[in-house]
Amino acid sequence: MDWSTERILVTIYDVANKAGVGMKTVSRVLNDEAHVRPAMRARVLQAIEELGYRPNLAARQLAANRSFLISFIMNDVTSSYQTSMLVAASAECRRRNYHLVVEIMEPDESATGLVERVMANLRPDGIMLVPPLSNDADLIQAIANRGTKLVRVAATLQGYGHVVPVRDTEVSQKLVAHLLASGKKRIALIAPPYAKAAAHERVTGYKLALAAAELPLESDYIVQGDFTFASGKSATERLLGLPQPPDAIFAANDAMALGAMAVLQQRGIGIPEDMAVAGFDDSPGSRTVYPPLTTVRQPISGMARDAIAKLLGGPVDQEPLVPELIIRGSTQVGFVETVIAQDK
Amino acid sequence: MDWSTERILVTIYDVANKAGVGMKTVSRVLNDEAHVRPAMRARVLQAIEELGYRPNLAARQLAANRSFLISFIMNDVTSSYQTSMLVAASAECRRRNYHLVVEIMEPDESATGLVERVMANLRPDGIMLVPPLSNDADLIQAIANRGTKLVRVAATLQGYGHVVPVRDTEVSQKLVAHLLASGKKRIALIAPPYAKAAAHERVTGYKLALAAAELPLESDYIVQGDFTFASGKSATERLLGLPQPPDAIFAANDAMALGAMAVLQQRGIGIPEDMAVAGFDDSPGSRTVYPPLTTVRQPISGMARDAIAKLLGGPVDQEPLVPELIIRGSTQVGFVETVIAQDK
DNA sequence: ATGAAAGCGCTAACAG
DNA sequence: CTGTTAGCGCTTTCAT
Repeated sequence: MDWSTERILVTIYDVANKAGVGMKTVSRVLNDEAHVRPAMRARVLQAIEELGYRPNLAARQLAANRSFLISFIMNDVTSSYQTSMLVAASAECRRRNYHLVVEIMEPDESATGLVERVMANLRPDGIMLVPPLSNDADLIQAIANRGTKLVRVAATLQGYGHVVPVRDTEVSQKLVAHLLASGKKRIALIAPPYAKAAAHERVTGYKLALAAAELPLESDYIVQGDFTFASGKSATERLLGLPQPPDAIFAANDAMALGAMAVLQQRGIGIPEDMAVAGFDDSPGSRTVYPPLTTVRQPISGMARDAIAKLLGGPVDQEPLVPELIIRGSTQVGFVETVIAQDK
Repeated sequence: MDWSTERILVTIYDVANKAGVGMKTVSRVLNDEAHVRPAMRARVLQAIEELGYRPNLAARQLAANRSFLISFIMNDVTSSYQTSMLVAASAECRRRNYHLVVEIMEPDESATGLVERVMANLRPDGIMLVPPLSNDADLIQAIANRGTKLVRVAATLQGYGHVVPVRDTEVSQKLVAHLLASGKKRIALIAPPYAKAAAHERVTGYKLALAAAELPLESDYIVQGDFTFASGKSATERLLGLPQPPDAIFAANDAMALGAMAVLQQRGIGIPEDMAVAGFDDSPGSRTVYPPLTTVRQPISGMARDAIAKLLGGPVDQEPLVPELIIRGSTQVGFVETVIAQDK
């Protein structure tokens, strides 16, 4: 059995012949270059259509010295944040006749090793990074050294590359205000690790909400997690061990919030009556847990669109992209899902 | 700012010069071809090393008329089954100096449209399909029409392409036997949709276990779902409405099992005392829900390795790959996680 | 076992 | 505005 792909049947040369023009004219049409008369353009397009011509990517890459590829580097394929971003970015690339190729950073892989591997092989025209990698100094440096175009989503770290910002402060503040409004008085925070600078707006929002309600900041109520389910569990154990435990927990991501819920359910503590729980990310798990988890949904598609636009050129959203607060049963008795869009 | 990638600095020509051999010899070394004397080979390798030479993929593609690319087509990036397979396959490709590129099938996209899109652009040397796409007749036909090499994981549908089989019957039987052994007497099944042929071994296992225990097959206890959380919920509502409800539920995947758990928790039915629940897939949600869900873990890496081996050549696992039963708290009081490997 | 020459299909640079 | 001419970096004949 011969598995080799057949040689391409129709080339740019055939198209040029059929249309009765030079090769370069066809090439110009293909690449949307200026200086082609409409009539000529139409003739070429028709020839392309009739012949069923499809450009050969490898040949274009070689001649133009561009790959028409964007590398999307991720380190956790189970992260719904990363995978949703991947899908959205992939759709956006397709729209521009580009291709998104996924690179997975192995747990023990070095930043330079990864960049070397990616650049040596596919030679992408650009690289897209999402949290936590978008704030990884080593990785950013390795990419900067190569001079490859870069876009970093939800990055707070200053440095090389374009940045697609997040605005988590307001929505976090709104979330904590919702907790207070529903009668909770002692709100704990399972904070992100110090290293995850991207998520610190969530801490800021928490503090602002307490300040606005003229409530003191209890340092015992702020426990640091590391974004894992397990860390959410242990943080909650610790909060429950306090002389005066909180009556609500705001976790900086959903995984930790789910950990909190598991501990509460194990101990028979009622959610949300005895303890309300809220997360951040609108992960699939937040919808399937019982009671469903109150959380925050990022404007994923918009962010991905902006990211690709910054890499490839083109208009970027003017309105700042804002996250939505999703209120569900883990903070509201007799819940009906409510989506609260943040003010622009 | 100039973002264009610089021209490659060192070519095969430079290597040949440095090693004092012809270009073809270098090429032969790179492609692991026969008929190269060890001494010559070493000389070439050293030159490559010293020069830091990296072959240009686009040039190789163009000249050899192969892409060194495998397309991995998925339709649901939130499916842990699909993403785990993706990671494993990606690692396996890397080992062989191939690249795995992810294609996402849009919900409204036609099979022929997708295949056209994928083949016209990247021209992969092979395509890898996982469930449910690995049993999609239209898609398989469209690929067959192109003659592109194909491997289908967990496929039951006969047809074009290599198949990496699953063996879910035995482990399903073992799972139901575990339910019976723990004292449950009325085991319900939330079955996969008829269309998902791949999952019907799970139904077979269920039936075999009941038969082995000389228990009758109650048709009321078999409710069909569609693999979604919502269908797990409605199936469970129905089971609870029965005059004599079951005391255990085996759902054909984790999403439906989570739906079952949500309904039970909402009604205050104890898990596992009043109702045991088991799923299938070992999804992230199965580990974070409370109580943790008893489920089945597929030998994902082995399957991915075999899939790529079937596409690219090379040894395939001789021992059949078998799934493992993971016993957790949703079926066992006072649980300690237990992994039971199926007999080979 | 190794080398020389001829492209792969396309675009860049230059003419016209 | 359009055509001509050279390659891009590699692999493939086909000699030797």
